Amino acid sequence: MLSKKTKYGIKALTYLARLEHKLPVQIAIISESENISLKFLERILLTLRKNGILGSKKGKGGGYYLLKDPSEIQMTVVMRILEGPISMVPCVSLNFYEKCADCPDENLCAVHRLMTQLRDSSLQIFRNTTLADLCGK
Amino acid sequence: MLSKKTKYGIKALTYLARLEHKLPVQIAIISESENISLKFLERILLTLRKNGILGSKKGKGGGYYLLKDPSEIQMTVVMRILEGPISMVPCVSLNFYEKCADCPDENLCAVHRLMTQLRDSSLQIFRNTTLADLCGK
DNA sequence: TGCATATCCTACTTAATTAGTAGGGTAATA
DNA sequence: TATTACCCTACTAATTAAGTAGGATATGCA
Repeated sequence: MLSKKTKYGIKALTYLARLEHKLPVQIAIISESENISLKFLERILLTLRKNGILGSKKGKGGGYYLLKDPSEIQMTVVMRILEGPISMVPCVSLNFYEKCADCPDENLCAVHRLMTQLRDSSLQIFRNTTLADLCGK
Repeated sequence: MLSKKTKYGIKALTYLARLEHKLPVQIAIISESENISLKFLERILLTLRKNGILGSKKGKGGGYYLLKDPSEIQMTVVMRILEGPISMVPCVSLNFYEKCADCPDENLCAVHRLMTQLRDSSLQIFRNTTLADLCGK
């Protein structure tokens, strides 16, 4: 299952991407508009900022804003930040590889084979989809 | 992440699929060969039996065996039994659809769009892959 | 018939993760 | 200097995952 964290994160990003302007938007505005718990969203936006997706401004007139154009934001990046590894098992992960303790030979492992295929197709989708793609009507 | 339950289930199925014969195999044999906790595997095989993938025989000479030819066992079926819905969000699920409480319009929802694509490609892989495909060298 | 074998089944337990919440700290602006 | 709004840590409740315990039930064989 997709975590709420990722779900809310993507929704918040598309909210910002759909705006005409690039001015900072307060967490409370996004939270209300997208029906997301304010404090939870606060944490999510913070991690997106720490990972270079969002910028922020404090004080009056402050808020969050996209650092790049929506068409420059690949979903691979967003998914890895919010949801973690793309692959469903560590022994198939490109960025977080880890050998299975119980498996003597990956090349013979059915799970490994199936999950490799799945990772490749997921990766292709996430790579070919940008935030802009998800915003169009 | 893929659950251990699913991982072990697939491994056990391929173990059976790779055998020449179709005789019942004891849980303990599979458990030892694939490095899976016996009692945990017991439960997994039981659910596979209840869902029509495996047959079983009690008493001496008993055990589990495949009910169909490996080439007849689609991974969609196995995944749904062991892991649950293929899609990562209920609002995209074909078999377990559920509307999101927070989302006013699915057609405008970025998460919905992205997850629909992902579901389609996952489904294609699982449908086109049988147990036999995962056993070949 | 009765014993050994091996699945069947329910109910626990433990650990990890998820989805938040609480509450104050810090920086910017007017 | 007061207000606004993000920054940050720590805590908590609920759920799920992963595995255990222990006995019931059915089968085959001597």
